[in-house]
Amino acid sequence: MAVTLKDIAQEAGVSITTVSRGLAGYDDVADETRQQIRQIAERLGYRPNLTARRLQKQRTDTLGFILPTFGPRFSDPFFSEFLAGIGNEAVNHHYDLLVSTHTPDTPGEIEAYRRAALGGWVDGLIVVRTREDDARIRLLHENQFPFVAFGRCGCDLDFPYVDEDSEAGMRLLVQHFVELGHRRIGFIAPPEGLMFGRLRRDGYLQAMADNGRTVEPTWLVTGDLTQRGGAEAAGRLLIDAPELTAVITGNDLMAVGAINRLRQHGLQVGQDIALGGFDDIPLAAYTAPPLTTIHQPIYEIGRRVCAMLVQLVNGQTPNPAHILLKPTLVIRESSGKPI
Amino acid sequence: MAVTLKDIAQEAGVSITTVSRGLAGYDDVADETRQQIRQIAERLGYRPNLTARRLQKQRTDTLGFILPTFGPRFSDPFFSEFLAGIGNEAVNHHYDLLVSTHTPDTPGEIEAYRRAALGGWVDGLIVVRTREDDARIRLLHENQFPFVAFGRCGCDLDFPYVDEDSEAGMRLLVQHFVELGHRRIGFIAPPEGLMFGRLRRDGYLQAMADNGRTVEPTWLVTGDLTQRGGAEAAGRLLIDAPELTAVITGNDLMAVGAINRLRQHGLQVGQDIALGGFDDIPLAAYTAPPLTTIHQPIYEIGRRVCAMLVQLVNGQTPNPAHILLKPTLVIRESSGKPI
DNA sequence: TTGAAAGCGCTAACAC
DNA sequence: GTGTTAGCGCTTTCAA
Repeated sequence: MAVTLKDIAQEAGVSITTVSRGLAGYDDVADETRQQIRQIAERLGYRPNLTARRLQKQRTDTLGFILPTFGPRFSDPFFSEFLAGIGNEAVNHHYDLLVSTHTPDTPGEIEAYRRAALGGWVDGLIVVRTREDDARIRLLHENQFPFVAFGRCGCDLDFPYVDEDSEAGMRLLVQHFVELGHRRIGFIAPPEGLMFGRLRRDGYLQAMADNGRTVEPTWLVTGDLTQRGGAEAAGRLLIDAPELTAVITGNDLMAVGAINRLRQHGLQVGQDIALGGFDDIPLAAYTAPPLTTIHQPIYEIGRRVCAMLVQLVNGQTPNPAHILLKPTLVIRESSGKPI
Repeated sequence: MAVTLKDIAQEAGVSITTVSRGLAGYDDVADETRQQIRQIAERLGYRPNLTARRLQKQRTDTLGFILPTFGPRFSDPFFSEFLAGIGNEAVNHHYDLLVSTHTPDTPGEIEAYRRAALGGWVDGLIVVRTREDDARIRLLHENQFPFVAFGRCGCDLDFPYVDEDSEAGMRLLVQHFVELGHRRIGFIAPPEGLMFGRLRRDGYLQAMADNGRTVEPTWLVTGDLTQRGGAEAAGRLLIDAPELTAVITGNDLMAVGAINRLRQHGLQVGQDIALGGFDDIPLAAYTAPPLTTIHQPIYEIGRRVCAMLVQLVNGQTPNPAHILLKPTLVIRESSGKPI
């Protein structure tokens, strides 16, 4: 059995209260007593029972993060870095991280949020992959439960978030291609429903319009954000829109798949066709050719989201409560030379 | 404030106990009473306070996973899939996952394990990236705290684990290259200290010896498991061991970096030089050229590790307690044609 | 400077 | 069937 305050108290011949205060470093305990208590605690290998402490303090010192997973083969390089960001920041503030995995938009998922918010499961939640109409955010907002989102949402609720400026990113990317002389630029869009997908898609359309480029319906296809999805979508573009000289993908993972598919088709990416991604996952620098993309400081975003949440659960108001990061363009070889 | 049993009891005009039992579905509660209790609970949006329940039950229904992170830019595609595996399995058994990030071999890390094991933090722990001499495993073993490791360790303690058979994997890889006609095969080894690194390295040496190939000292270099590290190591091999016709890397991430470096050097991987990786990360199929590698079912490993741990914390003995998975060779283009 | 007592929200043994 | 009581391990008044 684990060592408790009681054990120490017995050993030291004092009350539990005294032990508690002695270890907590209160100054109303005699130095001598404290010394002794400390020693015994050390010798017995005492660790406070966190559950008990939590029940008493009415707080868990734990932050929650419900990871969206899609079937078995989930592997967004993105999330491990994000997780490292929040994890490291949480450790700095002495918070633990409770992670749960759920498939998006399932009863299990929303129930997990409900439990978390109403069952004293955690002190605050981190919400990622925000959706255009996000039931999770509505739930948390209604219950006034502390949370910070990575991403905005389509509803008009006010909540703290960190997000990258997708539209600005897309503008940079389109502009880059336009400057290289491209006129017919396709887009492999993220699936419907995801907020960042909509913003990136709108950003692309807007940037095209701003540059006086009309977008043919066949130029815009949808992929499921995976390599496979990117490859498939690129395949469709090859058939339905062979006139394209450049393609932008909604995320880097799809770009990786697209590169592959295009090469299979005998096209040299960066030469015969230009390609741009979005995210700048660590891998992007190592594809062949290396990927031109929009850099998103994902580790940093994780850190900041977590830092904001810590403030929130401590009763402070994060300031600013809305962070929109300006993305930067990373030019590598996949976008090729001017034509 | 959150709704408690007390609130429901008051509302229903019964005792807390009755409410507790009614909600738990005990059959010694009158149907009518139960109905009423259920209704009120529903109406009030009651969620049990997990902390209280945990304190009472003396178990947390939570599994711990301490993620090794190395500085800010941590992103092993590996871990997100592993995490998905344990996460999904944990959810199935109604366990939560407490994740903490720590830099390996730091005081903070071992303290996290100590807290976890001695402070009733979690019911069981998952240990990954086992080390040749692993203080974490020794600690948990000494305290008889339930844990399952992904990987073996160099000490002779008996503990449950799931591992891939690195040696078998390396044998497959070396054999493959030997059959293609290669004689001079280099190796980019994982850093010292990691158990899987040692096993893969030994596996390579053993397989080379078995095939009657002597390994020159310059053929074996070390990389830090990242793309960058793989690129650097490949650079060293290009200078110090230009006679190599094939190179094996200790993991796929380094292979990705190596491909890049070799191409910069004007070598066509899969043609001028053969390359093989280890892990079969999702990306491996999408590098240029696609990577020949050893497949590790990482999601599945996560699932099984978690399933074993669940058994363990429930007082059962996982059988078998030691799982050594036979890896499979995935031949893609990077290993090239027979020479 | 120390201890007794209450209570965090819940479960479970026992009595009625 | 239902209530009383005790207790999980800890913190925190309040008295002594």
